[in-house]
Amino acid sequence: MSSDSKTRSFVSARIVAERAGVSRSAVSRTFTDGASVSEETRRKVLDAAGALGYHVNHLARGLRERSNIVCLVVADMTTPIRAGMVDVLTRELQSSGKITMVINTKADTDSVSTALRQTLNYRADATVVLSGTPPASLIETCLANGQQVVLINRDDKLVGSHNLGVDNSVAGREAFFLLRRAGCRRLGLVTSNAGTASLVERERVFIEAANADGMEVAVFETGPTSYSSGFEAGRRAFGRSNSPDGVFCVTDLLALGFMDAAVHEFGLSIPDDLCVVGFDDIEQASWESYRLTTFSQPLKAMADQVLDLLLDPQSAGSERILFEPIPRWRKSVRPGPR
Amino acid sequence: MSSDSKTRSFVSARIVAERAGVSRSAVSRTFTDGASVSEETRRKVLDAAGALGYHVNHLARGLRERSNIVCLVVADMTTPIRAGMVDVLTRELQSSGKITMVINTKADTDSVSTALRQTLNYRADATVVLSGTPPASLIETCLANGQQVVLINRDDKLVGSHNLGVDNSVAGREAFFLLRRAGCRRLGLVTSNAGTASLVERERVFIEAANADGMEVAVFETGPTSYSSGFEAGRRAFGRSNSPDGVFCVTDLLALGFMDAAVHEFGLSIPDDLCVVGFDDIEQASWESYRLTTFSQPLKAMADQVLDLLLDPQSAGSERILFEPIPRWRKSVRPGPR
DNA sequence: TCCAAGATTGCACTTGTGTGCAATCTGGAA
DNA sequence: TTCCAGATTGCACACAAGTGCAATCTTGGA
Repeated sequence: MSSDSKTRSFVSARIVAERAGVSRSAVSRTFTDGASVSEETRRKVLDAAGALGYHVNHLARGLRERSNIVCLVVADMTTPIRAGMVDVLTRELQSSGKITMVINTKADTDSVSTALRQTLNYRADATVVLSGTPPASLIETCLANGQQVVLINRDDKLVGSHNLGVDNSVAGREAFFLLRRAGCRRLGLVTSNAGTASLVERERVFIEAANADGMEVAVFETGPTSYSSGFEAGRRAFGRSNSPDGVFCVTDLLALGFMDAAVHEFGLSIPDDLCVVGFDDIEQASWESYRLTTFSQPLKAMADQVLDLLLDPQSAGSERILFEPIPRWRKSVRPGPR
Repeated sequence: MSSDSKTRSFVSARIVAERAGVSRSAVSRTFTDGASVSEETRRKVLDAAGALGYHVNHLARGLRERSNIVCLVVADMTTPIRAGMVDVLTRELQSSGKITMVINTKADTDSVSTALRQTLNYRADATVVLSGTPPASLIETCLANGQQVVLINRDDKLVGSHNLGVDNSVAGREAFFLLRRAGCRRLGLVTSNAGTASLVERERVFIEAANADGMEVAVFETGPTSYSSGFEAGRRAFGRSNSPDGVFCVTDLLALGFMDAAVHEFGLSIPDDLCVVGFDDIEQASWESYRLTTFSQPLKAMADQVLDLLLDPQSAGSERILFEPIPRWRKSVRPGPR
């Protein structure tokens, strides 16, 4: 409040000590739980600290002990599902006294590697990877440095790292059953060119389930995992003969694009002419224009699990922790044959 | 790669120096641009560093010079416009060698204050506030500590801080002109209970413009800034006589909810029965089910401006920097009277 | 009044880095 | 061979914190 200082630099414990007329240790102890300080010096220190606007330097504190920094490596943050993940994680981490550094990167290996090195530079206690797949050697380096590594929905079996993910096979199978029950005869699969392990698994299981039942699946892949790729897929699907009457889109964004093409370009009505199943349960899937039947990723539970792992440092990782996707019945799939 | 160390702790320059058989200074200089090291020691150091997986500790580096940390204080990160801002900012900051700490907070003053203190604890060079309004005294503390403060779209005139924002009055006025040109006779305004200065200004200017032209405006406020508030507003607007035929929604999310209520609950057709103008130009506004006429916030330009401010430390702030919102003509407003 | 136990305090070291300064090394010219 | 300039190196300090240890101060009881 008092304008006695135009310091233009962070005030340190030394400055506070000088002003309070005590030793620097006293200042340190005042801000350390359980340290021995008399009530009087404590008050003097707090007064001086308040007047000067002192805040303990967590960076310096992190030199001796853990830094309490957790890095989040993520690409494509505007995607609703990613934004949701970042949101949950940052909030949960914060409530456990950790702070989040976000590294917004591309999904390719080089960018992720650079990101992971940054993570080490900032002495993060842990790194959570939401996008891309880091090279095994770099993960090893992180582990050797005592850093924990958590991979979310990147199902490569990488030694040492914790691997969380949603059970894609359940969703793929369930999607097929839903469409079969709705009496769909010509199945389609809409996917992206991302080639992520989770997406590939959803594709595979869906197609296998259909084949096992004697049905073919037409695959539409038109670009990245986005609304417009879905839209383009819809154009192609209905711009030819033998168009599908039941599709599984490996992502909600793709599904919404696909639905819009079907409805607005070709005048189809959902679920009468076409049934659609998505995956992710982004907020937009519940909007009145879509009411998409989809699967929800239990983000909160996954974030909680991440925290459990981080707070238990000797947990060695390497096993894969699977979460059940939660089906969200809405209106884009008929309950039975038309 | 070699498994000689189960250190479980970050490797420091001292360890590298020992292994390379040089002084710790040599290691430091190897990783400092322009420092004097012979080619031979440089190689020895790099070899040792590589083998041990050494990474310079940016935290310790930040003890002496600037930390290169920028804090982003944000609430409601899942909102598309916020996710977009965070995305642009993190990317731009990164490309200038800064790292972003995200503090995910509520928008109330207490939470923002706590967030700002964290910012000081981590010795961030700068804080960018996207949500909520911090108390003036705390901003002063930040400035006294030599930290820069940038407020985005929180138009309170707070001394010392940099204030960026989009020109809300232009948008409010323009929205009215669009609706008048479309021949709308019963105007509506859909807003939230957030009470943010930007939202309030958009409301005010829109209503003033209408009044100046002799038109009344029915105001609908049903909750927070969200899709469902917009939907609820739509329910109320059309569940009574004298319902509006042209509305300005202060946010795209509100607009999309409002449109969905009008279309799916009341069978209205847009833009024939109802014209809608939004604000933000989130991705969903361009989706085929909406094609919403709205105003785009020049996020990239704003992020660039933030960077300019941060890279020029003696810029004193306090003036307000306004950005023109960019109109996005789409299909939710008729080009002329019906 | 004196003594001892317990509470406070400050010194000095630690963490990992960058850098000024002085000492040493190198290489080329006389 | 000698000398000097320039390149390289290492010491020691600074940065901002936490903490073990010993010294000091309180306090209470005999």
